[in-house]
Amino acid sequence: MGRPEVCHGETGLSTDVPSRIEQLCVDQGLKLTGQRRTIARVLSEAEDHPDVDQVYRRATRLDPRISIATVYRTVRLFEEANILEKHDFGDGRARYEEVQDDHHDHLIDVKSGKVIEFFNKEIEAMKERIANELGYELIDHRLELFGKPLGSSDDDRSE
Amino acid sequence: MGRPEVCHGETGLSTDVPSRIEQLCVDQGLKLTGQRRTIARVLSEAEDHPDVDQVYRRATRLDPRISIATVYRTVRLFEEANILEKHDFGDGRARYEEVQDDHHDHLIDVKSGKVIEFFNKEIEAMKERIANELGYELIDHRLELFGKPLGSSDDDRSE
DNA sequence: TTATGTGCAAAGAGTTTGCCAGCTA
DNA sequence: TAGCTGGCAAACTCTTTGCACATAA
Repeated sequence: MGRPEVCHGETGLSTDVPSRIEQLCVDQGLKLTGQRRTIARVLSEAEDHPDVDQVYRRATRLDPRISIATVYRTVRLFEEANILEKHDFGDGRARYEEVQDDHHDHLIDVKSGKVIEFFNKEIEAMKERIANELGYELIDHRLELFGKPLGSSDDDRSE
Repeated sequence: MGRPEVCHGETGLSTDVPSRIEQLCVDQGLKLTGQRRTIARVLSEAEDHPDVDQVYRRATRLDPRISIATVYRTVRLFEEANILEKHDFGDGRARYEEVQDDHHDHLIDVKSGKVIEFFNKEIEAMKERIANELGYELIDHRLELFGKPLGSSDDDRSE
């Protein structure tokens, strides 16, 4: 597994094993440039739903020669290759997440901006059923809940 | 849509009876300028979910002296006054709809762009329950289904 | 080597805002 | 009349793109 590779320094990201997204790129025959590799890793290791600017900042930390335009282009490429999922949580910018096998919806904590993923079998079935009843084949769907923590009284911006 | 009513010139919009939104403005003590009146009527009589540009075009048809900036300002004012609801159907611009007593969700026909409103009691209850189970008080939510008409066998190249 | 990718800066789309004239209450 | 409102254009944010150079395969 351990192919020799150039490490870019004190990053905290692994550099010796291809990230899952890198592997997907290879599988799909995408040219793997240094920039794409870096962006792929940032995204593969992200536990949140970063926007382009966050991806850009994390990526330039690993390789300062990456431009924001490349991040936009790469993120779109990955989205079209079905590697990334694009979200819009209502704050005016796109947020990205690695496509997972399991579908899930999101609850956005309006106090902190934190995004919580959840899955509910019944609600999924209901989406399908409603679409069908209206005469449609469901091809995509999104459910977003916006909530504030139970028992929180004041405002408090944490991120 | 087409109830018999006095019309102002070649517009098709009634001008003698205050629109529902106009009434709401009065109720909330908003200053009713000519522009706001016109925009209110356009929105009150809209059966779709127009974006700012559509509102602007419809409004200038009634009064050419309205500027796009005023439409943006008015639409935001109405939104803050809880008269309008802002939607984002994923096409990159905000769309507006008069706030109704009944909440509803949307199904977007990806072939035609048509937006269908629906309401499902169970799914509403479930949203609330899920938020609570995650420790949140639900303060907003949106559910959007994207579908193509059943039986439309054409290629799914609609957007 | 050659098709593709990248950086940079400029361009675009949608939306907001500063300033002063104009209009509503 | 007093103060909020609206027109205009400039500014802003997010995103895309043209062009010349760099690079993966």
